[in-house]
Amino acid sequence: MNTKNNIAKIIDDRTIHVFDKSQFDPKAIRNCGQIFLDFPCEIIEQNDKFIIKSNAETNAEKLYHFFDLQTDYNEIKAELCHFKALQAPISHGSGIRILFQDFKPCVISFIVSANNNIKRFSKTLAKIDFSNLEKYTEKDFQNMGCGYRSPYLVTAISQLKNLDFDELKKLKNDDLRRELLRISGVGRKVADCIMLFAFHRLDVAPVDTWIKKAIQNGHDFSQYGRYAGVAQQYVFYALINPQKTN
DNA sequence: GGCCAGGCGCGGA
DNA sequence: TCCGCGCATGGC
Repeated sequence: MNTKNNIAKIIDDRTIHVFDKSQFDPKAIRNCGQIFLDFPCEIIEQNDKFIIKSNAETNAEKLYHFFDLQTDYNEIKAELCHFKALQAPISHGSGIRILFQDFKPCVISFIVSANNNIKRFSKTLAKIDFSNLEKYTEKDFQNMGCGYRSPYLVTAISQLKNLDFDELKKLKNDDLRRELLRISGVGRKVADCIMLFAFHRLDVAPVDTWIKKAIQNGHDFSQYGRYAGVAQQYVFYALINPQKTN
């Protein structure tokens, strides 16, 4: 992995320094609706940089990849800014980055997210031990508040045993989506979230109830091209976390 | 108290 | 293939 750029630098096995604050906002990255679990690290802000300290479960090189620090999001923003409707959302969420999430937690997270609200299902997800998903029964998931999604989750976890992330990575979008749609509880929207957030398919823009409203208000994500998924995140973040107007 | 939430599976046409 | 419906449950 090439880790040489002006955005961030690996200092040692547990430490990354992020220098370009214009494209790294930990709160926005955490709250833009792409992830609902805690980061496996601590992030400390200093005047001129952020310091990322890994926890025991990971290391600096993995975190460099997790935060997609090899990618210059200012270039992505510059490309998307050609669309007038994106300028305000980009300016609002300018420090958003698309993470490389672990496949299975991502699948489970977005199955639970269906027809649910972020505050509620975040609490549910915090109760789940993702290192040992197979121990859970339908009743366990019900007790954690997963409701009618509980049987889907048990089936999905069983299906995930037979799925190889590295093999799936080789598939083109349409084929990957078709495979993901076979997972219980995964429909088009959840499949697209998995593609964007676990497979980093930045051209895939999931359409949920909020984005449907954005489309009614003039956004056309099919125009946004190879970074349509990133555009979707800026728009989604602006919608769920509206700018304070003084 | 009613509507909504990062929708999905299912049955019927 | 395309409706329309039911669905658990808390937040607001």
